[in-house]
Amino acid sequence: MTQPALSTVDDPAYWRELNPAQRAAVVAMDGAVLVLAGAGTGKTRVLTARLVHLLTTGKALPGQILAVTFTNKAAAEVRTRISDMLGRSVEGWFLGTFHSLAARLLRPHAELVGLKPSFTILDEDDQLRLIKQLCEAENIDDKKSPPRVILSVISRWKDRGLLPEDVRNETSQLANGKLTKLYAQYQERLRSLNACDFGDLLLHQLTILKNHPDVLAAMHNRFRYILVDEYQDTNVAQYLWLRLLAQGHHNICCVGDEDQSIYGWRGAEIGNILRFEEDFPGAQVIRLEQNYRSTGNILAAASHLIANNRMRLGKTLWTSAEPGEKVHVRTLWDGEEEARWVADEVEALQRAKIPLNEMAVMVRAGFQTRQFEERFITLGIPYRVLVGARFYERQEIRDALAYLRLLAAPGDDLAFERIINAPKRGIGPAALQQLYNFAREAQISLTEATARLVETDELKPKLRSTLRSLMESFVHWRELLQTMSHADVAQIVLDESGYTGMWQADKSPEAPGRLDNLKEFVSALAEFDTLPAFLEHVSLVLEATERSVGEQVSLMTLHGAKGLEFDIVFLPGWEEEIFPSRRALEENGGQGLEEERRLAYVGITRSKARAYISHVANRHLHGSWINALPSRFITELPDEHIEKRSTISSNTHSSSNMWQKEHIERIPTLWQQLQAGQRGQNRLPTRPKVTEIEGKSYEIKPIRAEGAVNVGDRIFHEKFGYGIVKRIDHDKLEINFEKAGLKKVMESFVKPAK
DNA sequence: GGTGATGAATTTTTT
DNA sequence: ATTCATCACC
Repeated sequence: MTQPALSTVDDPAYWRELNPAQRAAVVAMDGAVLVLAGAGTGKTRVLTARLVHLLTTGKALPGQILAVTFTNKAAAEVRTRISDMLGRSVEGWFLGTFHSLAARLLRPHAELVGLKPSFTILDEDDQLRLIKQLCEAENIDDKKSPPRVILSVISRWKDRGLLPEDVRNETSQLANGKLTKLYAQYQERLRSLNACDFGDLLLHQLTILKNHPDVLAAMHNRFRYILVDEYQDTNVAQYLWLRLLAQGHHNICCVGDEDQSIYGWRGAEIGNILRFEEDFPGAQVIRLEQNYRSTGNILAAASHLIANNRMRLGKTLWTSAEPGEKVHVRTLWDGEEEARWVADEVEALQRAKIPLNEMAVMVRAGFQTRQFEERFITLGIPYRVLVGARFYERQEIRDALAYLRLLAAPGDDLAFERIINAPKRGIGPAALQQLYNFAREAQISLTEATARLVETDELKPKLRSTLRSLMESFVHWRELLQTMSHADVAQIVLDESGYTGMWQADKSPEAPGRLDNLKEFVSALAEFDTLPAFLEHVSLVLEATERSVGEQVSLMTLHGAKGLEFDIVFLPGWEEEIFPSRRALEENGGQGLEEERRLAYVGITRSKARAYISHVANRHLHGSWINALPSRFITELPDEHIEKRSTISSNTHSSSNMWQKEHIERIPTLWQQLQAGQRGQNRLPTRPKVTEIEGKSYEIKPIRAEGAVNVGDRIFHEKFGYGIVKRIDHDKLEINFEKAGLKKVMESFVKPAK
């Protein structure tokens, strides 16, 4: 690759720090380019350098660039890194997620697909409610055809860019063979609600670009350079969209790694990346193969594992780092022992001055985090769970959102349904049905229908007065909107509607957290100029603000781990049926297995210095014990790069202790190598205060003095809820929880019940 | 319409 | 084991 003049002229920083392959990926600006970026090969660095290069060489103005990512987090990262590099922020370009860009480009042309530019974007709850209604109307047995399944079939169709007329020949027995009809009805309902689901955002784009050459031409005119991140995760609709857009200037650069394609079950089409050279003839393929993250043994183990996959383009990752430790493979008796072992290792590593933030436990499925959480709680090891329910998906946030949606758009029937009986107002399915019937008859919204009905005497008196006052409240709140900030109005709505009160009265352990979330919701609202702007932001963007609270071990699913890295990674639960997951195999056979293997690959490649893989002989699953076999992925790991240990064989005690000891003593050395000038002083991590457990802060007025907890006290624990203190042993309390039963927990994790 | 009992399901989840 | 949804009953 010849170097561009630029590099020799002023040798910018973004160029200097690139290796030859990365440079090649940066300068290959014209035509189609596929950058195969293996794990830890500096993908983001290349991506941002490419964009900076485009801008600084004057190849493109910001407005001529379309840069697409999958997550808001990725988009935000690119945005900040580029402003850091340029020393200013870039305005007017199209950098964002597929969905936010599609929405942004769709609004001005919404009429072309029968929508108003103010269309709303539905969440999954809303979608499901719609499907349920349609199923009911069609007398479809929701036992044989669960709405969830129907929705997922429709969503997969949309992922593949298929409209109702494209699936007319579908022969599924689901929904009495009425699936296609249901899909068409669903789309009709969305249109009448002036709404889109996520899939529609792209589907409508496709419809418009295919049928309106003028719009397509305008897009071509606008976007000279297209850059796509995580290409292996694109679905067919996204691929078709990109292909249409790229027909203009043919400058499309896709960055991805087929070995990290782990969202097939969600419609991602690994074929897109595998087929790139056929789809874009004459495409350049550039491989980034130098790994800067992991030590040799870890990288080798991962590479050997993934080599078992057939659906791949193939890369040969290498590193100039030392071989480092072998991957630790551990056999344990059962899940409890596994959790104890992981937690003990964590403590040992912590004593060896390794920050908890550099350790992560990655599991196949969410429920597997529980046993680790319990163990961490018992030992007082601070931890956080990544990717719990995302912020905007939480019940209280959706409810609050529905209030605001109804406030902004009285015709939002889905929002109406959601909040009409939250808090409980005595308006159940029957009453709702009555409103619904009336609305249908008159072809009006539920809000409108309710407003009219309360003027008649068709409703039961009690119902009538309830509804009347609620409708009046809404009118009143809408008036407030004229004079007050929307954040203040939101607070008033939540309070006056009784919604806040509902959670204040709730005694369940989650209630305080929900109230916190509501507070956060209102303050997030304050950052937006208009209510509609906020609503769009929420449906497409809003995520839990990640508050890193001091030193914590991270617990997450393997899916949630993508893109992250840690010095130390624990990969427990490598057992057949669990990982690879039985369902993945049942439902998707060989392809499912390969995706599971990619997941394993993602897991191992997250670790920089040390990886632990474990499996147990006996797994307590769904209430019964099963004899678990080691995952086939363990047998696929090359012997020369792993170190196997088992506690099941004889003299377990001495051998396991010795093993731990010799390794613990080696860590500081390894650690110091790793640290070499990067991080500041090592300091002992401090335990979190009661006020900041799990990223949530509590306004505990007086934190009780040490030893203030007495046997018999009623306390509150973030995880287990309320309970009575039974025994005190130094800083460990034995508590009989109302819901969770008898547990031992650290004193610092509880606070007195109010 | 709210409550408690019964029964089935039970991965992953960037927007 | 636990959760979640539905059904029967108050």
